[in-house]
Amino acid sequence: MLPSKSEKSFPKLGHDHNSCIADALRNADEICKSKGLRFTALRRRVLEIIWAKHEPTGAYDILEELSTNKARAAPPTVYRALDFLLKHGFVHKIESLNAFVGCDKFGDTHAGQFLICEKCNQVGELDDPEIAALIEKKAASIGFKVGQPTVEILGVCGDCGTPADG
Amino acid sequence: MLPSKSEKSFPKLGHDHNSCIADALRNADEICKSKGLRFTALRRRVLEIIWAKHEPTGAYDILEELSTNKARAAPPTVYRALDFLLKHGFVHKIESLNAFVGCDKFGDTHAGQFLICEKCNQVGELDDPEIAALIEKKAASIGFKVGQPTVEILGVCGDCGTPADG
DNA sequence: TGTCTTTATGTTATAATATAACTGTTAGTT
DNA sequence: AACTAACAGTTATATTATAACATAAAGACA
Repeated sequence: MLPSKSEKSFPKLGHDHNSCIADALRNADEICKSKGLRFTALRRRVLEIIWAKHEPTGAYDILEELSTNKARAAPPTVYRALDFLLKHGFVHKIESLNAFVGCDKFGDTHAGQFLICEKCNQVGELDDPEIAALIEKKAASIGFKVGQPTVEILGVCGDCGTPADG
Repeated sequence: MLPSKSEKSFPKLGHDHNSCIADALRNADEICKSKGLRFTALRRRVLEIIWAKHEPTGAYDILEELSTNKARAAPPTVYRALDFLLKHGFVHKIESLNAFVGCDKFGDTHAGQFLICEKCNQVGELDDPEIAALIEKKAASIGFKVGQPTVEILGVCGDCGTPADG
């Protein structure tokens, strides 16, 4: 279970806290409709659970949340829904936390850059093209072709103050 | 267990394949001596195992390798050695693979940028200051203070050819 | 040297994360 | 309705990681 310190207002970089859940679900609905993807009740519910908290959510936390409605769900139920959501760019996996966050760059299977506050656990998504371009350039200079970049920056958000290691 | 395709020559970006194991061990020896750290036989052996392969090694692979000498070792044995090696900058953890690689920027607890070839599994370390600076600048622009950046770029190295998704 | 203290390692058990393989169910198609 | 393909349920297990306590080895110092 991830530590949850909840409710602090880490700037969501464009996300409007009050409407982003609704936005995310509506957009996912639309995108799936336009692409002929099946946005089933389960997938929708998992996306909703991920968006409900504004910090990365572990698969087993999602599972637990799911299980309050339905009878006890099993891991594959969640992982399969996550596979779908990841594949179509509705969520990202934060590798360094083994947890998942909603993505508001709807339906675009990009690789974001994530700022993870080690105090409030909230995550902001940068998606800065300059960073991506520089990484690509530097990699190319030694013959490496970038596929899927994982950029996860642990640190301290503006609301939480100075960087800390304790 | 990580897939192992071994023996391809992904450029190691400054590592000389023939001497880097010896170099790494010797340097770790020296640094530990100068800092008063205890570079025990176990820690030395784990570092050696990690350097033996030029690709990220999972904790349980290390464990298995260890167990060929000593009687069956248990996970904490390896994880504690890894904690030490990570803490003092002798190895890095590749979060996206849950695996560990040796670091040749000896004794400096920096956060590198890793290029991971999805074909041969070899990892090159960039440690490019421009990338680090740009990330820091962009993060700062929204009030975020960078602590520990994790930059892991999945892609295809020069030796392995064009980017692939299969 | 012996004993004290600290640090490291061994050991057992279990937690947390993730997937394989097979079964049943539902939605879309004919 | 019968067929098909995609989805979800279920059981079992693999993989990664840590907690908690026992033992041993190393360094400090009377």
